[in-house]
Amino acid sequence: MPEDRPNPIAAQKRPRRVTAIEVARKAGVSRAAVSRAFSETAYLDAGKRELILQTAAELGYRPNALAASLQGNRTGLVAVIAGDLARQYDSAFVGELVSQLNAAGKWPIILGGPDTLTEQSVRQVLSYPLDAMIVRGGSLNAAIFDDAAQLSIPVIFSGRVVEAPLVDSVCCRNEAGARLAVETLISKGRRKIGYIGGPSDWSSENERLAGVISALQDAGLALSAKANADYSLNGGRDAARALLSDTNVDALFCANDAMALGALSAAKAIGQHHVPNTLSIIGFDDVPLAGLPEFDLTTLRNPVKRTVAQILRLLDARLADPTRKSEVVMISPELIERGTH
Amino acid sequence: MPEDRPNPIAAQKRPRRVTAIEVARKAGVSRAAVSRAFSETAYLDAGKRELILQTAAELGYRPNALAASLQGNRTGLVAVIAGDLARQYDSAFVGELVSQLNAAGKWPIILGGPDTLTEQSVRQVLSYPLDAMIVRGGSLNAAIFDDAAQLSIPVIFSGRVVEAPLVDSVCCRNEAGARLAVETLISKGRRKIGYIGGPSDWSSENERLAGVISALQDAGLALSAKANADYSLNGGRDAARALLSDTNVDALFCANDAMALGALSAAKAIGQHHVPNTLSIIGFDDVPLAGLPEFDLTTLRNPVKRTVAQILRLLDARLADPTRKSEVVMISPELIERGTH
DNA sequence: GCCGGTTGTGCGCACGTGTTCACATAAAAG
DNA sequence: CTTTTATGTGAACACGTGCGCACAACCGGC
Repeated sequence: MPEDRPNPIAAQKRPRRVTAIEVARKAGVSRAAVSRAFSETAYLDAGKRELILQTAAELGYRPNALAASLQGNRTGLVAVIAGDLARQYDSAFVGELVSQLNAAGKWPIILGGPDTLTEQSVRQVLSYPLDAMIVRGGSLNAAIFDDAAQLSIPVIFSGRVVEAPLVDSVCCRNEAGARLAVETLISKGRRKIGYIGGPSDWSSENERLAGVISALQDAGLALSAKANADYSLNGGRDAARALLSDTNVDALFCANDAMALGALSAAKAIGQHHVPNTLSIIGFDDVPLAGLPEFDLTTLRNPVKRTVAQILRLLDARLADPTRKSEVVMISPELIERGTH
Repeated sequence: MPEDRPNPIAAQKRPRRVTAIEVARKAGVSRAAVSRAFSETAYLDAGKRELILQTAAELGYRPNALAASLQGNRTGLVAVIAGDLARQYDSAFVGELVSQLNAAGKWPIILGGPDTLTEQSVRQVLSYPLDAMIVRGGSLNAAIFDDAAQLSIPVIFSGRVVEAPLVDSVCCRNEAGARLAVETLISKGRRKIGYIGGPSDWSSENERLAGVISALQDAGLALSAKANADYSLNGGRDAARALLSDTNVDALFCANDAMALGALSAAKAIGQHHVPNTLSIIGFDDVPLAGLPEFDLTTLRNPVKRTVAQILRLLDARLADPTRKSEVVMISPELIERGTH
């Protein structure tokens, strides 16, 4: 055998793990006994189990979860399409999701980064027998998720309602939230209301815009100004700067907090407006930053913990009964009245 | 067979995936041919490969990566101990890490949340045959990672230097960074310098403190005030408020940006100090927030992209040669001079 | 002393894949 | 026409595990 020449393939191999057979040999029992020692429900003499567990500890053995899953069991792996972790809300969301998944014994495989890369990653990660896939945010082509359906991998959407078999969704009442914001502004006496939205191919963006327009209509008003930015603080600042100098709005509703904070910054920089005396600003999400005294931003709380808890509930239900009917959970945002309106 | 009564075990089973055998049957070829069709290097008639790939697409088949890994191949799974995603720096770090790992075809399993939970999660996730484990931050008991060593799973530490076989580290020069900050303050004429540190069981914290003290010593000065907080903005604000009212420091160096921003907030709230005229504040990390005009924080850049790139380099090198000598990469922080010093 | 029941254990199959080995076929060379 | 070579292909094994099945050992009761 040509063992003497360095084998390039060997680099692809991972180091061998200790297996149940080796534990069995060392403990002087059968391999099946080792398997049983790690199973709560199986019959095994208490002393023998003790011996096996100790031998396993010495050798550094633990059952290979992947080999076990091969028999049709759950893998515990859940893919999470995370959106852009540079965004405050997305990162808070993923942090909470990871934490709750870990606590439930699920292992989140996170996909992130630029959308084009993510799309490719989604396809690749479907090579793993995932228990489920959780999708955050809106801009990915829904066609990729057909592949998941074909593989019978349940998908849970957050922030977008998708109607399809095997698919559940949890989503914020964007339109109601936007209405609430605009009604609050109107009740404060504002009449010239501007809106800074996000990327227009996001479903949540269209819902929020619809809420704005219909609330204004109900009050016999029209939108005084509108801009679209990229959900970032800097984007919001630039958009607000343009709006505030070109138009004479007395209120700005922003589709997320980051842009609202940018708008706040622009208002201060321009100097001719005073928040909240002559200008109101309301955001959306209630990220941790919004509550700091520096900003004290009035906003709509898009509750992270509650949303994530619902995702886990949907996940459990779906795993318990894969054929169950699709469920859509709507979450109402709550107005957090602070100092900018 | 008792197939008629509902089986509780069935709930544990995941839906079957389409297998290579089924594709082979439908395409009228052997199972081995299907396997070869998905392997770049294997011999297979071009037309036959085409037929197989098309049949596979129709049936929604793709090779099961886990079954493949069973033969000793790499799984592509990498556990990431993420620290606290609520912290700006950690979340920026994880975002970049996820993005670069995805691009490299690695699948990060993220563990996060409270430390006690994470510790338990680490043990559990070792049941999976991971290619490697990447550990961020400092407070976890190092003993858990012995388990990884026993399983021959390479560990890469970031933000902490650990000397052990199979273990690589990439770490910021914390002491040098702290020195740089203090020297900058001294050269600005500051003499009464205070320090707000993080949790004292973090290795990085001790290094930064050491740098502060030795830089002061070299200038014939002593530390005027010291407090420890929890790396959060609110914690930094509280600590700074106490320090500023109890002592007469003219400069604050904070162990991270969040606390520095909190200190900035406290200084503004108290009112009797003006940054940077009568009070200098320097942070550490250069999180995105620090660069905003609202804060314009002078800080030490702990470069995320460069650090993550080094982690991926170490990962590749370790996977290529699992027996290679441990490597420690030190990264120099860079002073970003903005408006608060 | 026999028998039914309880408790404990080993054998062997199945899971889905990549790869080696030997063999078949066809083309090229003699 | 025969022999060598190149090209494809299927059978069979290995990977590590959980579990069903059959069997062994033991105990108590008649």
